[in-house]
Amino acid sequence: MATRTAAQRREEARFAYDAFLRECPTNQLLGRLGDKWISLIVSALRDGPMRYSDLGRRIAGVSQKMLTQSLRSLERDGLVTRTVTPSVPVRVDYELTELGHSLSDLLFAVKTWAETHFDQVHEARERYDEEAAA
Amino acid sequence: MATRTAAQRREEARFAYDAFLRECPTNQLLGRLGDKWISLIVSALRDGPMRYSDLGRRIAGVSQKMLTQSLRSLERDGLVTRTVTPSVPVRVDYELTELGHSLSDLLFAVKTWAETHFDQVHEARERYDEEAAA
DNA sequence: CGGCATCCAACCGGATACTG
DNA sequence: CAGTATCCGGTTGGATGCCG
Repeated sequence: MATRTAAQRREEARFAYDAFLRECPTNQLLGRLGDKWISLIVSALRDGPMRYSDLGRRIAGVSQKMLTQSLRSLERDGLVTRTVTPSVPVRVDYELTELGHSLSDLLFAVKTWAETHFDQVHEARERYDEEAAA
Repeated sequence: MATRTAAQRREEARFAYDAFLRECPTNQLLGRLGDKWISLIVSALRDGPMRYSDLGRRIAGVSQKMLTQSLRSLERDGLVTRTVTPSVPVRVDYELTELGHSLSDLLFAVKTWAETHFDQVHEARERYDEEAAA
């Protein structure tokens, strides 16, 4: 007699599979990189360091929460450095690392694609929606 | 006497701003493109058409819901074509359009970056977390 | 085979208030 | 200035069941 039923074995397999997926490194990282704010921040930092508040102003529509959170994750992943100048008031600069720069070219390209091809996408959408209505 | 109070005017300005952001075309599109599944699907379709079920098998961890939803949005945006062959059982093929191909190179590059630089990112994370613990 | 509809838990992200 | 902390509504996305 087996120590585990078929159902149990299936459960275990499913659990291991799920765990793999959750850990699956590249997919997770890919999700991060695709993040709207991440792309915009990295693109903004392409031509030099920026202060926290400058980033907030440059990237229209970002909340402090998202800005801080995104910057933290970028720092953690070694894509940007955070430099605090203990003046009064405090000054914090963010700058792309070399690793960050290698990625920024790619994300910037995607951002540029979105801007230059938006017309075509928009037309495609109208055509699609029109057919759906008919 | 003004027909609107300052508060009202502020409200209206805020509303207009929000509306702009919601409509802000490129940001919205950028968010879509960055989507985890979108990247994986477009990358998978790079080397030729694929059937629905093949995509589901190739892209580990995607649910039918997400697969269908992503494919619909890609079709709507004119990035992929959907071809139904009314055999029994039905056969549906998805293929990148020319527009889709132009994007696929970029997204594939990002996906590749994630795969090749994951080690560095992972190391950076460990260093960051270690410092935080201290 | 290739979906669509529904339910529901989990997470995301904005608003607000407060701090060194 | 550059955050942190908390609340909470909206969206995401997996699970399930049914259909042509």
